[in-house]
Amino acid sequence: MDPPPPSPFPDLNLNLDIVPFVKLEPKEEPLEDLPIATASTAADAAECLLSPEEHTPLQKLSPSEDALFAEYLRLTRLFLSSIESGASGGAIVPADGSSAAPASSAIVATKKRKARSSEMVRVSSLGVRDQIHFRDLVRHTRITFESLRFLLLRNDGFSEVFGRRTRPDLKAAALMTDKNLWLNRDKRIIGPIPGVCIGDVFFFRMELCVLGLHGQVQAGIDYVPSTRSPSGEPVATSIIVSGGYEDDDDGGEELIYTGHGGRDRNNFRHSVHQKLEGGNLALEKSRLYGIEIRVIRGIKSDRSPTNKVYVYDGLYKVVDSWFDTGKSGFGVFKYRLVRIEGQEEMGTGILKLAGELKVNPLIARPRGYLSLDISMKKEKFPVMLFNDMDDERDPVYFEYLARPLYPPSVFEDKSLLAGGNGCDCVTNCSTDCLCARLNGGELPYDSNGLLSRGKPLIYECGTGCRCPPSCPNRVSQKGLKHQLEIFRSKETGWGIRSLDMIRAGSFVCEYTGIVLTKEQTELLAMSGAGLVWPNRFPARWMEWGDISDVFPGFMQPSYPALPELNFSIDVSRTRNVASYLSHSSTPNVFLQCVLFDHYNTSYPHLMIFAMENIPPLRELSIDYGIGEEWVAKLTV
DNA sequence: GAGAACTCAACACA
DNA sequence: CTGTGTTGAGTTCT
Repeated sequence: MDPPPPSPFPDLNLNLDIVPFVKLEPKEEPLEDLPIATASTAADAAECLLSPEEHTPLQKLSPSEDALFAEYLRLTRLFLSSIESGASGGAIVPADGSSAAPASSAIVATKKRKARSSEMVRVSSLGVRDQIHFRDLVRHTRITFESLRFLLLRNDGFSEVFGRRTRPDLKAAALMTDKNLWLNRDKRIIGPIPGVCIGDVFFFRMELCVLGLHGQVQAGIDYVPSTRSPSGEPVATSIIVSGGYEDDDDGGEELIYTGHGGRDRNNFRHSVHQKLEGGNLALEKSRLYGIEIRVIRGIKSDRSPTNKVYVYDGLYKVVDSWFDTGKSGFGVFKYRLVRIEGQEEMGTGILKLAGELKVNPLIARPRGYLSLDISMKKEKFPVMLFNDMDDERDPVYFEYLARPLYPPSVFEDKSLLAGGNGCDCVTNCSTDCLCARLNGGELPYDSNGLLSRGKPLIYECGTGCRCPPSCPNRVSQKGLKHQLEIFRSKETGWGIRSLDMIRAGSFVCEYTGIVLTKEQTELLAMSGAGLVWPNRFPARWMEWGDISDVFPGFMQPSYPALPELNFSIDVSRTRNVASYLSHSSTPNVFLQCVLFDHYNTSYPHLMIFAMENIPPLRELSIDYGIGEEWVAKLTV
């Protein structure tokens, strides 16, 4: 047997090199210390919340946008002799229709497959650089799987090839097998899978197979069979606890697991005695040698396409096993598993806490909430402010801005709007409407409002369109879909996280602030104000929907074209939740440019979308494009 | 190579 | 029209 690993649990989790982007200081000295929340009961906690008056920003913005920009223009005039206010870049050209969908002839599956290897390994003590590498690899693989699934689910061309009643998840996995894109097939990993964090969430059994987290399509116990184990004895590697067996008993840190077998097909009840073979024997051997087992729990979730979510809960050890008579009267094998100490908090525990926080935050966490909505009802969901570390509270000192403030000139050039109006669809838009054509002949979102794939620019139906607000091509313009929370953390200063699970491809929030023209930017950059430059964000949208690993001919969309962005956003005076996003080079959200209210391509809305399934209470992070030397400096 | 395996999504129905 | 139950096609692994 392998010796126990020196350090099976990496210290870092979540986003691996997460660092703060900019430390945004309030304009003036903070108000004298308000009581920091130290309550132990919900009633006390309510006392610690800041009153509406205390939310009042130190620097109130003038109520009128015009007045605000008059101020900026006045400043600008002092320095510049002439002002070119945001002239447009490029008119809208009609769709060329040449979308990069792969030819159906390319998807002839070959039947040659590489079997799983029998080499057993443990991966321990990865360096930070390796962790980043594997996290990236896992994310890339998941995006490929999910993007393929998307295509197979909705694209008619694919349906014709595969028949109507296909299983997109299985097909996606099969296509990836052919290209040898499954992870960890060349070895059988005992213990943690590099790049998979405790608390990660998955929606498909097949996804677990593709990542090597659990290799069985249906069976709950995955193991290295005796014929392939060096010692000649089977060894269990992972189990899925989904409450499928009537004799299961799951208490979280400790659980009673029922062996597999003994049931009729598609029948809940046991009908024959279980045998000590296969996974059952493997669990027994794992107990004997004290080998750790990955535990994945399947629980209900209405944010999942299958109403079910698989959560990786970390490593457990089998401490006890016995043969018992089950509730049906037939013999079953029972295993008591106990969670190994020193690991990150259980993913299912976090899911439960997040659910309680949504219902009553002050009871679930009596200490630390400063505000239950810093947006003061400007957002569809309250944006809570949480700090249980120190007495910082700057987010309440800024006027909350749910929408970006554009210079009036952005709206001036009406000719930019193709045809003068939007689409004429009376009901929901389809692929032949004007707005779909603007997007290259396809609607950018699916029926659940998930972004199909990243593009340089996306045209949502807007003010000039006749379609109803329920049109599937109106997504990011409708505002938040998840309950977000700004929180204080040791690593990143302020950060944001969600109380809801965020599905990959979901809209998260917009990046707002005062939008400055190129000239205004040059002027204000000198003053060191908190400016955000959209053109510095790396084009991470390219990763979302990328299936070039499977279809080498797949081209990144280059349409609709986006000109170079010369504007900046001033977040030093007013801002929204997005300005608290942390930086990471293994981010979980990305920037996607969107147009809907004006069609000035030089000033798109900066929309944030999720690029992986983000569990509740995990910090959101984006790639701001700051160089490695910056990262090094900030992490010191 | 057969058969087991704690699925998934379309369809039907309330 | 939304939720829930039923059914059969569809994989990998041993």
